Amino acid sequence: MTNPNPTAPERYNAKDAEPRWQEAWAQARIFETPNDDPRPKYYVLEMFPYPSGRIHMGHVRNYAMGDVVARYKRAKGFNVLHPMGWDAFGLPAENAAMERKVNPRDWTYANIATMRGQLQSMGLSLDWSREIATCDPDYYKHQQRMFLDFLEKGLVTRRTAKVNWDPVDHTVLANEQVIDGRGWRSGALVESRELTQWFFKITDFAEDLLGALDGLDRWPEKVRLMQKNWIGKSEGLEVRFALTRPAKGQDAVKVYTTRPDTLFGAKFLAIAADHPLAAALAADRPELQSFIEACRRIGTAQEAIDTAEKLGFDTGLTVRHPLDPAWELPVYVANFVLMEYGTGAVFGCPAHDQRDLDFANKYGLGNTPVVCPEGQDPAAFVVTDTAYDGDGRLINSRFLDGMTTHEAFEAVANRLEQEVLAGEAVAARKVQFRLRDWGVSRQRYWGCPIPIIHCDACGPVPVPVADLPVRLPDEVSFDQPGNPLERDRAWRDVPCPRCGQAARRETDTMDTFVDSSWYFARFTAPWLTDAPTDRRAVDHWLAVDQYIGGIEHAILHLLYARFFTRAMREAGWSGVAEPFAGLFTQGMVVHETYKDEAGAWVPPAEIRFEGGEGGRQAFHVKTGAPIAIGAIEKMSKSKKNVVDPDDIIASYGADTARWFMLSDSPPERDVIWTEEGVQGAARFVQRVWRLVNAAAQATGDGAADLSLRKAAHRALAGVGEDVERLRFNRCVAQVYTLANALDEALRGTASRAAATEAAGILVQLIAPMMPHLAEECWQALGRSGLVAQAPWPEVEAALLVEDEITLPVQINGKKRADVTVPRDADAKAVEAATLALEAVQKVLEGRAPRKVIVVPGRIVNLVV
RNA sequence: GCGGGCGUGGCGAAACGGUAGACGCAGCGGACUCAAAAUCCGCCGUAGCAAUACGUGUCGGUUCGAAUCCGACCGCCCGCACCA
Repeated sequence: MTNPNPTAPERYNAKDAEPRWQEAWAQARIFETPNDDPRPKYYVLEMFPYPSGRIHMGHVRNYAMGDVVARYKRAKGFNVLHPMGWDAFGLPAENAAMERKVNPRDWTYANIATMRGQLQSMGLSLDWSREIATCDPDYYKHQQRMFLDFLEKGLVTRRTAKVNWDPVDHTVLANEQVIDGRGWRSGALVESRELTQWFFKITDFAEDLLGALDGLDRWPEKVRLMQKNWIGKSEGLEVRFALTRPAKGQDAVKVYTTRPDTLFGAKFLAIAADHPLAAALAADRPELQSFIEACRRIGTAQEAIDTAEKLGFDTGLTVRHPLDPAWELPVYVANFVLMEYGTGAVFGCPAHDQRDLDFANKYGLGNTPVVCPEGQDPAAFVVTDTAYDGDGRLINSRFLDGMTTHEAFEAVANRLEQEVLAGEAVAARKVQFRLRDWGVSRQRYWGCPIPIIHCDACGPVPVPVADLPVRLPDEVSFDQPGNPLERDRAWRDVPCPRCGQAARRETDTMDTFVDSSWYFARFTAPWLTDAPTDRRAVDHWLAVDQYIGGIEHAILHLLYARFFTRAMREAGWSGVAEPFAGLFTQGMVVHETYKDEAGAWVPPAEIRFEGGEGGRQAFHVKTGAPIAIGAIEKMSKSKKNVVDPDDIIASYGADTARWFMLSDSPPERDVIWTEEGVQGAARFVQRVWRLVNAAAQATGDGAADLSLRKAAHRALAGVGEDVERLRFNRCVAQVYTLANALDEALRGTASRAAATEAAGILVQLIAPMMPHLAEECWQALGRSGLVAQAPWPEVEAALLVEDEITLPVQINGKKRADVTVPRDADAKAVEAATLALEAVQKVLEGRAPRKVIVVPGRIVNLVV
């Protein structure tokens, strides 16, 4: 095809155009958002990245989606906040420091500089004037301030908790750093240690965090369900079982149960290995002590739990049944009872709990069924290997017999609430949550210092607000294992702010999830120096209207942020409870994997392909050796199936990468990165360029104008709806359809006016997705200003409706014909037109149909 | 074990309960070219010359009509997991 527009270059040159338009946007400062703009606000946010060194394709996908929303909403007249920052504290910086002898701070900021440049080369419409990094003292000093506020409000506590301790590296390990019971780095057997740690009392908000999930109607159902399960509310009864003989100063054991209805099926009591009573009894019984230690060892290996045998130790103690003082039950220490949940003690009802049944069968404790499933003969109902945990009618249960499980629950609860044992009610209703308080202490250097000073006389003393921030020391050495803050005496040893005596700083730093629990609030006024937030700004902008990120944050990050926002409200730093009104979780970018004959992973860049469908084969570019094509998996360094965004942007341009990331797969699903797919996107970039230039030169008589204009406005309406619903793959398809229509109209007889109108709409439709190409085309069409600032075109509703519509005609549910009728034809007219069809008459052979169903505008179905 | 989701061409996928496969990728045939790339035209679920028949994991049900709703089963994916 010859170039229809002699003044335009034949090919669109992304390498030339992209930096040029990025510069134009930056010069015009059109993405810098004022807080006092009168237009309605819209806050789009993508989860901010960890500055690992380079962006990956997952970032490209995530930020491309967010940018589509931001640019679209801007065109729709919203004042859009679309900021970017860095989740900059974390372990990798310390690892780099150990391996490469670099300063964690220098390493982090170098990575930020690289990645900022990469993001800028994507042409994202970000307000860079609001950029923040969580490792900046100007950020973390406010976090320290809020820690102190929360402490004052009673939302922070300090207590001992078990941690994974690596005895070789002298360090605490996160659960995911423990592999098969060994430290991931040292390979040493991990020990369980008790350390004093700081906790955020997220459990204070358990009920609210659970209840408010119902109002998050723009969150994926899946994420809400995951959080609901994580919070794990259950309603039950705390019941005290009196010991027949007091032991170690105790006269009763408190048990938590959600099934008091099964109390007459009880066969034993079991307490956790960590239960205080177990510890007390073990003091003078070495065999119990060794049993407890054995339980702790099993506790570390997660996989083992599933297969672990139920083990118990008979204490010899007995308790009285709360509903029958004459009935005595043995007390065991058991490995399957968790100290962290409920009271750390359970009553065992073997017939109706699988764990209890396994335990009872092993120790010959028997079982008595007390709940009979509806419709079964109670006399014949027995339990052997499988416990019955469903509903039914009570049997073998004295005064409860015949009741439903629900009625029996109430009857037992009501009775035991009234009874008194040693001056206290025997039982109390209790709501129990699975959610635990959030331990935020990390024995690490590269994190936000906890602003506390420990004084032998005064205990833990808050650092005065005027002394904030507690800055991390810049010069640190990692040549010894452990936390360098503990060895940095100049930093550590300070006078007590209260009494002035020698004291020492808290050397733990905060979990990096704290940093990411409020950054979205900080973005609303990041320039503030004396407060974490500006109440007017934060209340104006929050909640985030659209938050976009990976499903891997479904629980921790998103739950912590919901908690932290509530805590900030209690401390007066914001007036909102929910940080994210709309949430979207995007899928991963996946790629084929490749292995050479030796079984080593080979990166895609070193491979060439031969043959097509069915016979596709891979060879190594240099050696020519055959390569095995493996499974399609998440891009990862270890499997070398990564494609570097820089390489793609350098060879195809950012618009091509963005377009491909948005096409094909629905955004919540994984997308497969393929070379063919990128090339297809690159071809479309050139096609748009040719079409727009051809439209600018159109010379037709206008016969094709109406159908072209209809196609353009259909696409306009469709893309608008699809962007609102984040269905980017459908946006892409609609744009292709319009491009096809424009192509056809140009080959036919479109007038220049109609062609340029349609081309203009096409350009505006692609502008949120391929912003650089759109600017270049906008200019080629002779439009003024930047398309990035142009208002979204109005749909001409009249162009969306057809004067005549063609309906499918079904006979007995199978399509047999089409009938064309005026748009406003009523059912009678449609029926008459249908019955007059030749194809219909042939089938009817003179008979009348038994029934005629006309769905206006949809379909006609004849039943014969 | 508990909870949730998903099964549609060679592939990624579309489809208010209403014409299954839009749109793209791959493939095939052709045009242009000395040739290649790029571009353009056409074909592209299965069987059949065709009319047509059959087709959304399997089996049943509801409905005038089911990929879509209901039940059972098969397969895959994800989350939680000794939570009393």
